[in-house]
Amino acid sequence: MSKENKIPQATTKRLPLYYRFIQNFANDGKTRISSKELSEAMKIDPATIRRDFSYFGTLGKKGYGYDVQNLLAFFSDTLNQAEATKVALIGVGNLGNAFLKYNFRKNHNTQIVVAFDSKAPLEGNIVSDIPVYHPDRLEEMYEKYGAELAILTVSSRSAQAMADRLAKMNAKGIMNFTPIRLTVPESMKVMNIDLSVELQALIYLIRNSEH
Amino acid sequence: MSKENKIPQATTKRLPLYYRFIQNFANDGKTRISSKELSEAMKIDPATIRRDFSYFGTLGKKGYGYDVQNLLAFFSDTLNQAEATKVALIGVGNLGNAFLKYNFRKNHNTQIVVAFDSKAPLEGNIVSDIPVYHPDRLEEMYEKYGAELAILTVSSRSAQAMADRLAKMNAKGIMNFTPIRLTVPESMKVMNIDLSVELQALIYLIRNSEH
DNA sequence: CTTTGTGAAGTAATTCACAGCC
DNA sequence: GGCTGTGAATTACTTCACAAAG
Repeated sequence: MSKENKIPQATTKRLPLYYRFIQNFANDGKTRISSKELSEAMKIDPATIRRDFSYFGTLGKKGYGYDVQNLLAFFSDTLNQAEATKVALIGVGNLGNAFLKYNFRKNHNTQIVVAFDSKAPLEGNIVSDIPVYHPDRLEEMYEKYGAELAILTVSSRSAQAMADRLAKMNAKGIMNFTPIRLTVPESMKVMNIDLSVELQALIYLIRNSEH
Repeated sequence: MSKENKIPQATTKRLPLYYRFIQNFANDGKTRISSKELSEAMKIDPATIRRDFSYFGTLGKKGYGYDVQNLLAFFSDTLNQAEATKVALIGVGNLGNAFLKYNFRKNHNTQIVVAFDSKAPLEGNIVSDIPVYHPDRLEEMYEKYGAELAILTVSSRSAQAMADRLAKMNAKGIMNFTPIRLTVPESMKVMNIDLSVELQALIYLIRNSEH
């Protein structure tokens, strides 16, 4: 109901998704939208959508639905789209390279400002317009470029060491693409994305549903 | 308790993770393991681990814990590691390229056998040892290479069309990396991985926890 | 009418806590 | 003693169903 309430974890994880779909509807020139319409597009139950929105106060109008621009403004604000979030990329291998080339900034106000790779020279070089330094200069350059969090796409063996160095610098979070479960201070947020695990989970689901 | 029981969704998603950690312990030469030890490594509550395992019958011994080789054999079997799963990769852009180069097979018995990209010639070419064809030949080559499921790393605008073609071929599943929520027949499994959404969710978590 | 916002009910997942076995 | 497997309790999440508002 009020902003002071605790937002459920499950709701939090849906917020960026809501934002994207609302952006789409706005781009299509839609001015109002009901939870039912959103439900059909997003494949989320309409009651769940209404409940999610209700945690943030009264966003809709009874008998009308939601004003698209209103929602857009609300989510943009809530998801801190006003100011770009600066991200450091640690590990420029196969996956890291994909992130360097993919510019998050376009759609999502997020920007990789600096990258690190053990094969980069100490003095650094430029890949896809982004400076890449040797990890020996992590502390110096992370600070200099004002990164707030890190995408970790290094090998398993260096993952925890990098997390420890990030923790020392008071990094706020890590998107962890390594299979290691990082140990970090309470104050740091870690989001694990393990592509092999997801793929195996999908295969298991497929194999175990003779439907 | 018995294999006939329905395994909770949440448990299913943890199975590949268990498998990986048990592999690690086996490689380290460990012969027995308790739910507590696993808990510390994986950062999952020990009761949750015991409950998860219990859905598959009696895997452990009271007062002893679990036999590592026993667990390893069980998970290898359960996750169908006997036979490699053949996967088609659709869309060889930044992210698709990373998948082509990363050989899932090493650790996870999964293999990208064929790829498709609209920039590839009709007669196909080879990238990282894997044949890449023009999407015009999707049906023909998907069949020929015996793919069972697809990794979808195409642009948003062609995502649903590709899903429709996959559905017509009775593909069993899709790992969907596009932001589109695909509409597919009941029989198909879709796993959505939306990297921008995950990144924004992490940023939201960071910004909204003055702890 | 339509559609929200939300108590209440229903489902799912986690965790407690301990009997039972090694 | 140590540790599993599991009923019971708890917590989290979803969905139903409807009063209230436009």
